[in-house]
Amino acid sequence: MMQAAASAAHARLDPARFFRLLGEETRLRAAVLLHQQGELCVCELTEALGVSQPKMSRHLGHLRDVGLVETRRSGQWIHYRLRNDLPAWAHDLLTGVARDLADEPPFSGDTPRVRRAIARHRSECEQ
Amino acid sequence: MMQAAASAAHARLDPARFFRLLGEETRLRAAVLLHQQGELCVCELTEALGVSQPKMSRHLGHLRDVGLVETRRSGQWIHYRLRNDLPAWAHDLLTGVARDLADEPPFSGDTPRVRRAIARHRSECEQ
DNA sequence: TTACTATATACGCATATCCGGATATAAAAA
DNA sequence: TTTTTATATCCGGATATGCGTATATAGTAA
Repeated sequence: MMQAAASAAHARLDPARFFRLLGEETRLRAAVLLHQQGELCVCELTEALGVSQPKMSRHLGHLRDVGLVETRRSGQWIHYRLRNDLPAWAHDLLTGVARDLADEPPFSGDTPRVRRAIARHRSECEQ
Repeated sequence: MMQAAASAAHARLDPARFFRLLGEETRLRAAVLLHQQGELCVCELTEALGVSQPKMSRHLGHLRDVGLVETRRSGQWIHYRLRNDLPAWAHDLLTGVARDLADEPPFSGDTPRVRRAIARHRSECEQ
């Protein structure tokens, strides 16, 4: 366990595709939360956003296919985080997105929700 | 002539829709140019981006339907510009987008192209 | 009026995207 | 081993999106 994982990346990360990724609300909210929180497992995101598990997994898979996020397995959990080797424009845009949307619904409500999800998950799971 | 025009706005401007708008390259390049140049007519954008007239018009129509841009008719030309009453998050995001993409292709090449298109159009048309 | 220019829209079609539900995979626990 | 938990993926089907071509609309000029 604790293995870093690369991705297949079928689709290149150009600006238009980057914005198409952010053009679906579940992915957008997840991207903002990952920028805020650094690393989250699928179950924490699923609970914080109130979406079904297949839906969450599918959208995280899209983010990974385009190279926006990478994954790390730790036991039965898979942790997602933004890649730190993104192009400068993508890194800067993400920072702006997270800042400019932080106080807008539904993003403003996602932050406390993910904090509760993290607290509960990590206390129940001895990490 | 010189009449301000409002739009029907069938679709509300939420963050996900905003990013979906920017998720198509022609619209993204047009939005960046409008942010840079302030106001452009359809023929200037069409020439600068090298796309067909119906395609340019259709994509500008999408930007207008969602309320990102507004139009002003002046004779036979229709000038598009970003609305100045956008939500703060949309205004701030657009500023960041224009800044972070300015030096990336194809946006970096669009700037001189639109300048030439503006110069030619406005000299040929006595404005 | 007619002709010309600029812009918008309609049509038909191809492809992309999204969803819910079922199922597959993999690790952990019993 | 079996069971449970976490995550990923497959299957249909519905809807959205984008394109080229043709045409409509509106203003200008002759």
